[in-house]
Amino acid sequence: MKHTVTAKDVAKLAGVSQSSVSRVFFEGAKVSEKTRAKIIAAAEELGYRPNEFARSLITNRTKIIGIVMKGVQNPFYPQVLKQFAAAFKKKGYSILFVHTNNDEIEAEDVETLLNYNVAGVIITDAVMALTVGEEFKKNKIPVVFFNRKLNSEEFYSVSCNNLDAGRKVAEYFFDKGVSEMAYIAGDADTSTSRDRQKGFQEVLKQKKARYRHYSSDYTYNGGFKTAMHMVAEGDLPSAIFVANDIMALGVLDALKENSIGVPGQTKVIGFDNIEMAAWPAYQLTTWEQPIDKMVHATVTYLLEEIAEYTGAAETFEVDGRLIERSTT
Amino acid sequence: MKHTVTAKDVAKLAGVSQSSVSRVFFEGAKVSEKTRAKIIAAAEELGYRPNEFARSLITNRTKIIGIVMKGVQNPFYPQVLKQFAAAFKKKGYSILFVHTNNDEIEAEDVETLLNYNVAGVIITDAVMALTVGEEFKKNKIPVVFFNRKLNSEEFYSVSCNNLDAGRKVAEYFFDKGVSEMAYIAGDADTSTSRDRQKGFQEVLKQKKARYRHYSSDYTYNGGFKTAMHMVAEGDLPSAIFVANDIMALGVLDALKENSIGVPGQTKVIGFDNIEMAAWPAYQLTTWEQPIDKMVHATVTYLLEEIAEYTGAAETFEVDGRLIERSTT
DNA sequence: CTGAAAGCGCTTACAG
DNA sequence: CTGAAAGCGCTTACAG
Repeated sequence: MKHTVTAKDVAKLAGVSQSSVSRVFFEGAKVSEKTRAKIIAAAEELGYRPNEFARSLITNRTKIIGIVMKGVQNPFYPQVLKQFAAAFKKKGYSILFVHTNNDEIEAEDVETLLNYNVAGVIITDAVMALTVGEEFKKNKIPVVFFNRKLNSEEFYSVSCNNLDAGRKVAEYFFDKGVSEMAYIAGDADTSTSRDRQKGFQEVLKQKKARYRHYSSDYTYNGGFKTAMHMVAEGDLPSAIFVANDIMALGVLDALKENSIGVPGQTKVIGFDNIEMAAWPAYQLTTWEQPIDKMVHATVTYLLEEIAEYTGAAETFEVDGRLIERSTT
Repeated sequence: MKHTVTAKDVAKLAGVSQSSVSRVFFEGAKVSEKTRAKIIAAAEELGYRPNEFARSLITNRTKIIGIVMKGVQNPFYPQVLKQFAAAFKKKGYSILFVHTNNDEIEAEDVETLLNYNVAGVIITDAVMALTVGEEFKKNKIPVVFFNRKLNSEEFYSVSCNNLDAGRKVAEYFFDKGVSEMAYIAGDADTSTSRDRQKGFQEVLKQKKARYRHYSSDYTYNGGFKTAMHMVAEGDLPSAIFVANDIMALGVLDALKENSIGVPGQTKVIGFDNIEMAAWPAYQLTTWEQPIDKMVHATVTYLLEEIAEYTGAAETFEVDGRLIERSTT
């Protein structure tokens, strides 16, 4: 039979009470150095490890962070996942990974997170109905919307300053002497795509330049098809701002397919600065999202709210920067 | 205060005992339809949800699967993670995601998995010291080594039939009339890279062809650098078998950089069939790993072992197939 | 500083 | 089929 070593076993061997054993393994509790030493020795001998479930049952808190993610196709997100895992591990937290298929986080997923009484939740690229957010609020579980701008009094969200980025990209194109430009949008219901567009469009309007819009979906194939379509139309703009890198790669491939020179005939700027953007085949100029800063803000907020729940809402934005490569 | 609804609350409202409430939510227990209905109604009214921790404490089992992963840079693994998440969700299991930095899974990670008393463990691309495996065995926690061939009497491992794949790739090259070929290896301490090499080399030896070996590391940059080096050497083989796709993309980019025609001057075959292999920019011929079959075998084994632990070891291999594109 | 005891929210023999 | 009760392995007032 699987015999799990309990605090009781350790107590017996060390000749102390079970409470003292508990105190040694529960940070913040006080024990004399002498008994601590005895207990540590006994625990090591038996291979004792406190049972997380008993602990959680009584404290009503866990060391688990739920991460809800949809698009593992976009390398941006695995990258983010990795950084979260590393940051939370350092703080003693584990990651419950929830993958949603739909755009919207499913009731079932929320159920899971609630069942495990997660200490905090990060919602990454899925859209979440606000009723679902309320569910977490009711249970005083802090939630961060990552890479989304919510402008909500209810929830904390962290994103890159997409509006500013859109503006800067437009200005950069103008500085390069380009005035005929287009935007290829990502999923229309995402704040990221809308804000990048908004900033971009704003500057064009200021300069009285024509704004051209193409709808797409944040995928490689979406970018590829859109660019093929643009080329087929015959009226190719001399610069294209693509809402994310993975689409931009599709765009570049489509242009290459049509023997359209970049940056000669048209210039391309992406968004994210995923690893592939730096590959020799692409050398994509792009707007870098400061993942580390975004992750840091998320972790800090979550940890603070876990320590003392306030339900504070904020729309936190981090500045990114342009990485110039060979497509502009 | 956060008031969690307990079985007791539901019992009171429904006018039954707490045990009956428990029976309704614990599958396999029997309750009359009448009381079940009353309880369900009361539970819904109160928003009751059984506490997983209390449950786990008493049953000494969880519905959590630990997945240990290292290389999120290689898109193959996020893809795998997604499939596991989907498959286990269907079975009511959740995923505890553990990211290791080192090649070797760290003691700390094992500790975490053990603390949460996970029902099963999947070790994906990390190497694991056998002593660590013993730790799980001692606790009767089934472990699967995914994408690794162990040939161990101790552990279950599932991989693509890499030996066979290596052979088939070599034969394919010969069929194409090529006899000067090279292999670019991935991390040397992985069974995947060694087996692919072995099968490949075996056929070359049979045909008395020269075998050329280049060491690399399963990364894009590794592939790129290796190919640059090969070109610089001056004696480029007329076909290259690259141990995985992400390296093969690096190889293709390096060849392009040197204006070396593919498949004209040299042919390239990768391994995995990641999404990017099908991109127009690459159109990489590759050996497809049947992820779905590999995932299915893993899930089936784990579920069986969770139901009744036997500690059965097996080295399970799944056949892949060649996907012909434009690099051959 | 330490121990005895209550209790977290469940499951599960055991009676009835 | 149902309820009363024990107990899973912890934390945490409460005494001493």
